[in-house]
Amino acid sequence: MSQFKSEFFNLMLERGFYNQCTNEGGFDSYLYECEKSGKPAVGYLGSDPTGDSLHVGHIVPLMMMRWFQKCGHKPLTLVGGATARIGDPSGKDKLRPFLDEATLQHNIEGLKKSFGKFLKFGDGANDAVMVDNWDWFKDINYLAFLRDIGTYYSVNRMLTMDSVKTRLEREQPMSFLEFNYMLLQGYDFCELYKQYGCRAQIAGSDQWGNITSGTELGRRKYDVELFGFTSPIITDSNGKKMGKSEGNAVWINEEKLPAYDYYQYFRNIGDAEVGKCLRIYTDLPIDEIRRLEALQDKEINEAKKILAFEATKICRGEEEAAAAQKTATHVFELKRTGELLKFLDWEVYDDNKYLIDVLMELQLTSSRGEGRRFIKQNAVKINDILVTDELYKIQPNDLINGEAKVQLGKKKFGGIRITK
RNA sequence: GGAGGGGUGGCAGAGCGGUCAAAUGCAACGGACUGUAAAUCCGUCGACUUUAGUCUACGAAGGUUCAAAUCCUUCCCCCUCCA
Repeated sequence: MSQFKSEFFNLMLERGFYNQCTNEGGFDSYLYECEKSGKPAVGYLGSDPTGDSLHVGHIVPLMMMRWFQKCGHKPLTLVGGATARIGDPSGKDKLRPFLDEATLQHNIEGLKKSFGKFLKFGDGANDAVMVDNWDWFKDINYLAFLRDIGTYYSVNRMLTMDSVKTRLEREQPMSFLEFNYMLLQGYDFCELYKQYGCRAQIAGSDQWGNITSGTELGRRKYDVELFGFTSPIITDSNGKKMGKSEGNAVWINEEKLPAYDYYQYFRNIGDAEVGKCLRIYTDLPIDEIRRLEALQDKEINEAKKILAFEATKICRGEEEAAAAQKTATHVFELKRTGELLKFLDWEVYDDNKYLIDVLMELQLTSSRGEGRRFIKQNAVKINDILVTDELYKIQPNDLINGEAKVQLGKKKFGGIRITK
């Protein structure tokens, strides 16, 4: 009945992760043999430590790795310490300042944390392992690299690669460093093959060129078939990439984004995306997903709640997910202030406090002018009562039992609390 | 090294001495309608005070002018062609 032999391939197909593979039949058979014999296949996922956390846009390959591991295989997570050290010049007018050692270390720790949410690290046969390409690039000799690796690449062919071609067509600057990127990544792949027997690379479809660079190098230099497997780019119904909310990235690590906001991101997903997102961002069995995505109209909100809860659970843990859900219920269904929302703690009532300042202190607005604008636009409420006066000051009777709920727009809340 | 073109708000991209806090599009945000969705419509989108102003902004630093994103000088960076 199944189209593929290996569990991994079938899962990927069923859940919408499968976009392209360098050798579908070959990789499937290889994985099947591994699964049957109980000997884990090794695959890797790469990421440059340019930031200190991954975000929702990175989840797709992370989830692929998660399933890869669940199928009994061994994931390697590669951080590009080497490339980050020289600074990635992509798409910018100015060369970015090189990352210093401390930032780099901080970023690598952050990525490790992000990876850890999705994969199990350790010493077991199929536990994930973190590797850094700095380890093999730091001592490399330029001439040796040119001779050993450079001979296998044809510039004619490199110029036809999508990543290069589009850049040239758009007349965007492209440094020699970037041009070399695919060689570095190809080398990574082969190095992981040599060190760990890694034969698979899993990534987003934008990495296709870099992946084939590795598989071709493997074939030419080591006479081994390496496999590349990519996911489609996940977009919402408007064709925009996923991962941004209110102009900010939706971060994986908790110090960058509260669990409640993470939850809300998934809660607010479009109707058309529910099924797709359930498949990609949760571990729920496919039958359950089929049932949920069949829900219509208002009922689809139940599916969204489950999506948000399950997605948050993977990334932030069950407790945080439950708390976020509870807060959401309080705020939206019971119309009460949730426990997790930000409070301004006052020792005593201040009779000379402008609402626009309160909004700023709650970090709901970034300037007093913005606060005024919001009030003018009927966006601000105190305890569900609309405020129309731009220069409104907090009144004593706003504080019910020592608490006042401040609302901006439909979804942003904060509170004032008298502590004494 | 030579010749030409260019660097403008989150992005794209007009403006080329005053009427420019800078057109337009996208993104974002608020309101209406809803289901904490989508679509649609209306509005907002530098800061401070207020509706009249003030300050800081058009790669960087100087200069010309009553007045500069717009002209001049130097510097930095990018693109194209030539060497």
